[in-house]
Parts: sequence; C-alpha cells; structure tokens
Amino acid sequence: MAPKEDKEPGDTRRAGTIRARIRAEMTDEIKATARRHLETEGANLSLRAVARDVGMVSSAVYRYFASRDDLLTALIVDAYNAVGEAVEQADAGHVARDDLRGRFLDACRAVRTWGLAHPAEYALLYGSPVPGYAAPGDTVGPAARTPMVLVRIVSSAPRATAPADLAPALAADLARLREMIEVDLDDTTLMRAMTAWIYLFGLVSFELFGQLNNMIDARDTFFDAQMGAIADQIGL
Amino acid sequence: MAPKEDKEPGDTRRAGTIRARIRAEMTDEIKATARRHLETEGANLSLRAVARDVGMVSSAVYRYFASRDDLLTALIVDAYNAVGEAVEQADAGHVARDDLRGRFLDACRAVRTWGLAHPAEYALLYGSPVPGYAAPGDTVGPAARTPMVLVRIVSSAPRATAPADLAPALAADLARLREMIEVDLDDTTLMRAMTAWIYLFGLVSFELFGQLNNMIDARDTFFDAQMGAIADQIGL
DNA sequence: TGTACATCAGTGAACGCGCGTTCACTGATGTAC
DNA sequence: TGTACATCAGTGAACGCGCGTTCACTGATGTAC
Repeated sequence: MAPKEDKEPGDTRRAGTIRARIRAEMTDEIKATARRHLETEGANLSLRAVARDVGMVSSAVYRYFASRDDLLTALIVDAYNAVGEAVEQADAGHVARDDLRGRFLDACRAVRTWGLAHPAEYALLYGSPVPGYAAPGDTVGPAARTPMVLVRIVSSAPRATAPADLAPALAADLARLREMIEVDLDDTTLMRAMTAWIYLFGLVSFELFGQLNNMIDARDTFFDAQMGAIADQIGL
Repeated sequence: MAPKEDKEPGDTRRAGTIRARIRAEMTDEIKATARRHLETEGANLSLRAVARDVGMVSSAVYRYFASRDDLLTALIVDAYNAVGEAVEQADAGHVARDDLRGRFLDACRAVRTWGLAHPAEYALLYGSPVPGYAAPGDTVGPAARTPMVLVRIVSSAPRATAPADLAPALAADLARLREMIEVDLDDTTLMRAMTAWIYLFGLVSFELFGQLNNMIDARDTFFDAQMGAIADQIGL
C-alpha cells in the first residue's frame, strides 16, 4: 500500500470550523445518494445523476471526489467496513465465548443479513469486477475485517492432530498469510478458515445473485443447514 | 417457461438456402464480437460498438436480435451451454466410472478451467446481476447442466445411513427439486450435492473476482486442496 | 426455364437522450496581522 | 476588533464523446406459378 499523500482535493485539515462540518455532511450526502443509485444501476454509477439528486451541478462533485473512480472507492471502503463491523459486533455480542460453533454461525448470519439489506453494495464488493476499475490498496484493510473474525473463531478450536500435507508453494502462501494476519494457527486450521470464508460468501452470493431462485424458498433454513455442515467439516 | 412462439425477427425457418446459411454465420459473428466486448466492458455491452466492430450499421443488428437484452440472453444461454458441455465432457472422459471422487474433482476442475478461459462470460453467469436485465426462462435449462453433472456423481455414492433432520419447508423445497431433476436421491445427499455446487462456484468466483489476490498464488494447488476437503465432507 | 412478386439484409438519418471532466468565474467563509 | 488577503464551494458553459431504438428506403435473394 503506497503511503500516498492523504490530501483530498480541498481538504480543510482542521475540523471544527463550520466549513469543515458542512463539507463532511455534503460528502456523506453524496455517498448516500450514490449508494441509492447503486441499487438500481449497479456499478455503472453516473456521477451526473448523483449530482442531480444531491441538488448540485455535476462539476461541484469534483470538490469532494477527484473522479468517479474515487467515489466508487469510497463506497467500497465504506461497504467493507460496514460488513466488517456488523460481523465484529455479531461476534462481540455472543456472550458464551467458548461456544465457537455458535459464534461462527452468528458471524456468518451477520454477513448474510447485511448482504440481504444491501444487495447492491454486496455486489460491488463480492460480485463481478467493475470494468475499468482497479481497486487501490486502501481497500485491503477494510476487506480483511470479516475474514479476520472467522479466522479468530476457527483458530480458537483445538488444533488438528495430523499436520497438513501441502504442496510447498501452497505452504509458502499460507506462511505469508499467517504473518500478514498475525494469528498463530497451523496450516490445516488456516485452510479450514478459508473453506468457511469461501463457502460463506459463495452461499450468500448464490442467494443474492439469483442462483437459488426457483430452487430453494426456505432460505433461512437452507443457510443454517449448509453453514452447519461446513461448521462440522471444519471441526466446530 | 412460457411456450412462446419461437420465431426470431426475420427467421427463415427452412435452413439450407444461402441466405439462411449467411444469416447463421452473421448471427455467430455478432455473438463472437459481443463476447469479445464483454471482456473489456463487462455487462454494459454496447450494441453500437458491437455493430461497428462487425462492420455494419447499428440498426442492422436488429435484423438478428430484437434488442440489446435479447443479445445478452443469447450470450448467457451460449455460455451456460459452454460450461455445461465442458463439465459433461470432463465427466464422460473419465474412464473409471466408479472413481467418484476422481470424477467429481475433474468436473470441478472443468468449471474452473472454463472460467479462467472465459472470465467475462463467467461473470455474466455467476457475478452481479446485470442492472435492468431479467433473465428469461430460456436460461434455466442450460444453467442446470453443470449442477446436474455434480448431482449425478454425488448421488452415485452410497446412501447416508441416518435420514436428514430438516425443517419441513426446506424438505418441501428438496422434494420439489428432486422431482425437477428426476434423480433418485435422499435429502442428505441432495444437500451435499448443493454444498459441492455452491462451494465450487464460490471458490472459482473468489479467484476470478480477485478475492484471493495477494493471498494465494498457488491457485491450482489451493483449488485441488479445497475441493478435496469438500469431497471428504460430502463423502466421496 | 422464365417471370412477377414477396421477403429479407443492410443503409443512413434522425430522435432524444446520456456521460465524465475541464475551466474561468462569483460570492461566501476563514485566517493572519 | 477590524481589515486585507487567501481559500474554498458551487455555477454554468463547453468539449467531445457515447448510447438504444425507429423509420423509410434500396437492392439483392428466394418462391410460386
């Protein structure tokens, strides 16, 4: 992640002034309006349409975001943080800390609930890449919040007895990953955490993207049953 | 699926005439060009740009497809058939018919291979829904080909001993599903087949949509290891 | 085998829109002395 | 406390594009007799 000068166009570094407060409010309003537009237009978001809805001329948006892509990035970062926070709170709210399976299922349900409530933002994060848009480094921190919760829960389980027998290249990936996330866990457990992570988002994506239509109507039950099977699989 | 009059605009029912042959070739060329455009522009496909590339005026495309959405539908149907066929052939090519685990893993690899070769088409099928586009019934048959292969493999395994204990609503979904696919298998096995199906596409989507970037470089090995874990889980 | 008529593919102009981004500008708010 | 100057938010016009779809039309291909 390049440590680029974090100076937005027209940033008034010191908060507290009326101007700074209004600026923050306007920024939020633009983002909120853009989020509403995502619902109907998907990722091909129109900066002009957003400006119209906010009630300003299209060029004025450039006082807040340097380009359409910058606005998209802000939405993505916000959305990653929103899911991440929902999942973190779901886990934190679980009083029985040693009920790992319960904590795991609650965390998973939090992702699904957030996704159902914000399908367009979910699609922005986990759906098809936006053509011509390259996510900057700013997104990786927020993006990691949700998998981190899963990893912490899974890594609290008793260690697997047999060491994993993995190809060297994959073992190297896992070693690097382990350093990045700074959690102490063996290869088998890390692979299991990834299984859970991938399955969770695969399932939510299938539901939100319509792949379960005309097949499964009992969505809540189906979700619980399937995530339960994965919890079994990863030893929770 | 409504039995709508299957008459395309300007359809010359009897093939064999020069005109009909040229028409078929032009249709293919338009679709091929549109597929190329998908790679760079994603689902917001421009009919005019496609026409330009084919070398005709934009209005001429309307002799072949009634609208932009119709063209999209044709691409989607073709793509579902392409993955489906790849998976069917992978399974058919597996000589040891009782090596269920091998057949399963080969079928899964076929999906991934196809996806890596055609990422834009994959995204069209399994990524974010295209804003403003509603898939017509024509797609459900082709879409079912891939999961059908998985179901057939999984259902060849020995039956689970204990009957599944599922909520009535979900059991009803599964009963309906069982009738639709006309395969004789118990609830547990059907749920397992769905686990495999969902995990497979979750994993391929994560890889193609960039969620594994900067995490896993040994993609082939990771895929095999993860799908192997799922094969264990579903008793193959 | 020839001819009259019907069908079809493709053209080019038009309708009525939309877009992201730049630029010179005005008037209000904030800051330093 | 007052004043001069700097910063900032928002305007409105413009640039140079793009889009899907309709329509009247021409000229070529196909069909029925």
